[in-house]
Amino acid sequence: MDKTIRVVIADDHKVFLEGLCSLVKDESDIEIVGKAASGVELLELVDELRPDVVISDISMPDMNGIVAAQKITQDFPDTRIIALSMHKDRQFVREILKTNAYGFLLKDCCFDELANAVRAAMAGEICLSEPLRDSVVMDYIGTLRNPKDEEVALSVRESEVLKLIAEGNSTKEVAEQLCISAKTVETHRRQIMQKTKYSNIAELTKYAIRCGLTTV
Amino acid sequence: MDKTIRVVIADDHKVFLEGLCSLVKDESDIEIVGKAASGVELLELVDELRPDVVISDISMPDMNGIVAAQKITQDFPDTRIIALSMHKDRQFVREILKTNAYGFLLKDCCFDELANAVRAAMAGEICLSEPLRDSVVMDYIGTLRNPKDEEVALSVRESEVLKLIAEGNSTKEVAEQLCISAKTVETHRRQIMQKTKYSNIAELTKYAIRCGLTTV
DNA sequence: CAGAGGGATAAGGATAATCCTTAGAGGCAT
DNA sequence: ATGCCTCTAAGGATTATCCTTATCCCTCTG
Repeated sequence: MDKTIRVVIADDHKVFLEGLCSLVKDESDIEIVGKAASGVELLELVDELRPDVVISDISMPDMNGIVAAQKITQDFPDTRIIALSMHKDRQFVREILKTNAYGFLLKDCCFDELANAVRAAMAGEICLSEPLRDSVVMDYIGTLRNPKDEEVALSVRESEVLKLIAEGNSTKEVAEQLCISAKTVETHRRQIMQKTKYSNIAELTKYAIRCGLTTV
Repeated sequence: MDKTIRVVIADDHKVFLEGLCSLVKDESDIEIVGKAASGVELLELVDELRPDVVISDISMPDMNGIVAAQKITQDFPDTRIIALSMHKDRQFVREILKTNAYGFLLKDCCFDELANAVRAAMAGEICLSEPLRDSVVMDYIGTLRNPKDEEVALSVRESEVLKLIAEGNSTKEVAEQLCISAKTVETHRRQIMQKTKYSNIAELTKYAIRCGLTTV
């Protein structure tokens, strides 16, 4: 064997981290060199340890996992990221893949899948959970057939508005907090609804949760 | 040592189950005798294996963990349940404790806490995560000071309405699906909002997710 | 460098949902 | 039997949403 793969893992559930460490102990070629319980902690650890691979949960308290992934691929291009998520929202998968992540696994995957994804990342391969592969294929076919509505990424402002809406604020309250007119917030909301294809607050709220903009 | 504590664990995330098993292997007095990935599977396993303790996630695909806990404590009173959840909603904690569970831990607890909760359950003690203890105390003090609004449990009909609302249906659509007037649905919604103290759809949706009425 | 395109801002008017009050019918318990 | 609670429902006042249109500013491109 050449050398072990040095991995940092991040998840806000301690017992999950401990369990993962315990499982990795049986893998001779993989070594956990650091554990983080939040996005900020993860960035500090990556800076300090420069691991080969990061396995990171997407929804963590202080920082959206997508943002953390973007920062890591930008500042530490040698560290390869594997994202873990509970959700398989199509537009969400797309956002992760844009960040140059080397894998996106669902949390109901088994440990073998995860270990193989780590090895695949080191070999330069991108690894997705089975259900996500379907989702990506469907998404791709969708953009081939309707090239018009391929651009669904929310702007920064729209994300701010969505976050506040999903936290239970009314249009008027959002307007006050952002110091803009309620009419403008309405326009943003409509734009968000058009892009996401979700036309009510309940589904928008769930979408925001999946994106890590807010928590349950 | 007398004998090992026989435990069945349930969670819809495979890698979490595997990790927990791996951790338990180091505990000489605890033994995992079964693993379930859904509420239905859990009930079958409990019937077959009659474990001493069940460690179960609350939000699983096919069956709300609260319902599963109720069925188990009713049909198999010798099996003691420890509930695991990501959320610490006050009213939600109350519902769990009503089911005679022997513990309620947050998923960000560490493994030692969990192992100790299993031993405590065998000793007849009820074990709660630290933040939940605060929540329970606050809830109790609240009921002492405002004995009027202690009853916040939703009726069956209200739960149905909340579920449909949280799935993105409008008042009119809920009315059609339940074959009642939109005005009645409005009344139910208002009643739900009064009981839960959540006065908008976003927060109601999150509450419904925490209660397992719908998924993200 | 000028025009195109997209994002952020906003208003007006028509439509639809929500809020608040009130209320009857039926079940269940003391 | 007389409360009490749940489910049901309506009327009228208030408020939010939907749809269209439009301006300003920045950036990208020919």
